[in-house]
This record gives sequence, C-alpha cells and structure tokens, in this order.
Amino acid sequence: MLVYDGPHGRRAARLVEVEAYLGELDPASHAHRGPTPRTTVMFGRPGVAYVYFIYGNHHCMNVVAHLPGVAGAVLLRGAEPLGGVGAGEARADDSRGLAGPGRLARWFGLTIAHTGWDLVRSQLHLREGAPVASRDVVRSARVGITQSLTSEKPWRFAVRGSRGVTR
DNA sequence: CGAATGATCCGA
DNA sequence: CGGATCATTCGA
Repeated sequence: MLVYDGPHGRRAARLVEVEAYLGELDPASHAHRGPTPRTTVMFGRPGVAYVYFIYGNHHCMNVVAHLPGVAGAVLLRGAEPLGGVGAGEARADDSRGLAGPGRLARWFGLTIAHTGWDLVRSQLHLREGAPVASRDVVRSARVGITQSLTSEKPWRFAVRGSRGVTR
C-alpha cells in the first residue's frame, strides 16, 4: 500500500494494479533513449518516486526499481482508497476505486515535485500490505502504450476483481 | 527556437 | 471517438 502524510492529512491506498517498465531495452519506457533531465531519476537509486506529467492533464507515479546499473520503474495504475481524512471525497472514490494512474496520482495530490522522494523514509512511503494469492493476480500486456517491445510482454499485474483496476 | 508527442481521462 | 492542454524532447 501507499501512504502519504501530505497537506490533506494522511492518505493511504491499497495498490491493486501496476506495470513494469525497463530502460534502454524497452521502447515504451521514458528511459528508452538514455538519461535526460526528466528521466535520470530512473537510473538512480531504487525505492524513490518518479512522477511525470502527461497529455497536459495528468500526473502518473512510478517507483524506481531495477537491478544495479539498469533503469527501470513500476507504474502505479490502480488502488483502493483506505479511508483517509477527506471522508466525503474518499467516499466518492470508494465506488470506483482509483482505477487509472492519473486518478490515483490526483487522489494523492502527487505532482512532478514529488519526483526523487524516498519511498522508504519520506512522508510518501510504501508499506507491505496483505498478501495476494497468485490465483488472484491477473497478468496481461501493458495498457495504452504506442511504442511496444517487438514482442510485448505481460508486464501488467492486477488484483482480480478489484474495483481499483482499469477495465 | 518551433513542432511534435504522449505510460490519460472524460464526455458525447 | 475527439478534445483538453503542457512538460519534455528533438531537429534545425
């Protein structure tokens, strides 16, 4: 789960959908063409946030994750809100969950300013959640990418039946 | 510099 | 389906 002790109080959500991105070897990755000012964070220490802004409208959050010397990240695509402070707003999201990376980032109030935050020690952090049985994990091709690997891999993982998963 | 582009979402 | 709407990147 993801927890943020931010300006709106504590917000927490159970992550139910993620996608994996590589670096240079993955045409769909922002790190595909090597480090740029925006993407250098993906080549650095794992366990920090990489948040980008897209389509002039939406923010999306990644967790930097990779083997030593290789760029990589995990895109957070969906979650289920776990209470929080803004009860009214949280309730509105309860029916639908936080399906989609843009909706997830917006609920947490994340922007590119959060890029580089340490997800172990900062107010924005990951916590281990309840285990999910492997039979409840849906694995599929990634969503919405235009430049894919020559043979697209099933690098999207979602919790079966969760309301926080995109359709 | 200017132009193209995009790991999305919402509404018609 | 198409539009919104801008940070980022690339080519000249």
